[in-house]
Amino acid sequence: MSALRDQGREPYALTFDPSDRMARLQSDHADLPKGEERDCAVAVAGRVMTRRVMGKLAFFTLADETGTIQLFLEKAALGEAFAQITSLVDAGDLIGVRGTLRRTDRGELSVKVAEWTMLTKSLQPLPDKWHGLADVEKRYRQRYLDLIVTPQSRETFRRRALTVSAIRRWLDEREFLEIETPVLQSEAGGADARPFITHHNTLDLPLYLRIATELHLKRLVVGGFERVYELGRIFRNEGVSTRHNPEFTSVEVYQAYADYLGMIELTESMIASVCEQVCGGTRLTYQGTEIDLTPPWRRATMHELVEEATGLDFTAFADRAAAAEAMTAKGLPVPDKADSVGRLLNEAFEHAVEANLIQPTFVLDYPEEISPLARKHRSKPGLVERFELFIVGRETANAFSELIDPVDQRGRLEAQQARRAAGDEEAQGVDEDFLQALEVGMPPTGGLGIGIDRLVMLLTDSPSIRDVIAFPLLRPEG
RNA sequence: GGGUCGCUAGCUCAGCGGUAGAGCACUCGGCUUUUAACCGAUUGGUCCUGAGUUCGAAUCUCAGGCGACCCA
Repeated sequence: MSALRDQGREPYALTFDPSDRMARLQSDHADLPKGEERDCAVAVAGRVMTRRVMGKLAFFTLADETGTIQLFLEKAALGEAFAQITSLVDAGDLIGVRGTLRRTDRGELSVKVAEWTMLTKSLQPLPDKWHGLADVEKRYRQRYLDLIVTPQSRETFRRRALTVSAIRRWLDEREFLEIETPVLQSEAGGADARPFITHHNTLDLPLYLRIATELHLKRLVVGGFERVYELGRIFRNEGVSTRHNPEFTSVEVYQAYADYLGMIELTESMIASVCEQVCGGTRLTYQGTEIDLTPPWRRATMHELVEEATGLDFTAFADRAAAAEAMTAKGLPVPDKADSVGRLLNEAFEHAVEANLIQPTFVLDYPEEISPLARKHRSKPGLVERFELFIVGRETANAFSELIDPVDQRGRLEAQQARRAAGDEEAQGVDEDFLQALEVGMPPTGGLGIGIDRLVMLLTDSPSIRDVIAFPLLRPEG
């Protein structure tokens, strides 16, 4: 640093005006033959990744967001500046150079440098140039370093951005309006999950961070917005795993006059389109398994899938005891908290089916008691018009024909409240204002929620949700 | 919440009861076609923390911290 200043060079520049970015430069001059020069003036800026200095000649690799290009540095051409750049510039520094193009004898397109500027001096050494950052903890805690040295990581977050914008574009093109709803709520509803609690000082008011966008978006449908969505952050006060981060991103979509079957079409079409834009096709590989997202996807009811996997026909059980006995006989766990045939069906599904739904599968017709916001099935008593989409064994989307009957909805939420009073911390409470909105009259509506993080995991072949969240939640270091 | 594994130089790792090591990076010297450049030299440590066992602990034991994976 002081050596830099001694030589009249400022370690932190104000600006630099690059004429080109690396990827473009590489493709624009792909035709330049080995050993030849092209007399066009270029200026590039980036981070020095590697240095190869050999006396009177040196090669640096300079990286920008788009790619890399080699710098060709000759003492004969640079004079005094050659000694400066080779002694003052380390791997990790950001520099700008001007010069002309030359493809070296070994075929590497290079900028033959005429002058250079220090843009930012790095005070920390870069991680090992060959091994990169292998320690996953460091990759998460110091994501900036991970992004510098792990091209795969950069590609993941680029694809995440593409995914989010492709979803917005898809919905916007179909006249869905994105409307933002509160993150801070005095009643956290719309999902079965424990909320984060916070506090408003001047109002002296306890508040919860939202666990879903559902109830507010439905109020907007009551208000006359027939196609609405919100893509944003959700907070759930639960454990951390390869599939769960306490804050994550969802998109919820509501379409008036549609039902859950319509939402199947919408889901399939939107995800296939997004996949094409992000991955260039509807077939992809996830952790070594071929996944085909080409529509149409398999549709099967929860009952069918459970019967297929276990041989148990849950429509045949008269009461919980009968279902429990049959499950025990098959070696399936029967938890006490699953206090109805429907909840046991769900247990059997989670235990015996979920993990095996590798190719995209719409699971239809859920038990009413685990779906307090979904409309009763038009023809199957005890069930609701709901589907969840599973891909690679993971729940990726959840949709209903929305429950719009305020009397039915009140009964369902009161049942939830009773469970919460009995100790189920994930059960929902009664949102009186939401019920009042339903009394005003909500059109028949199809609703859909998609977990963006899990979708991005799929589209980026990432094994952990932390790989697709730039700064995942970690405990403070020790 | 339970189990398994990991934590040693800036990075990647070895060492597993007897003086704390290597490669890369850094610093210095040499080198005009390298691309993990090469050759030589120097430098660099709270071996995650604490307690215990021992003549002696990075190493063995216990407790704790942080993380990864699996299970619930």
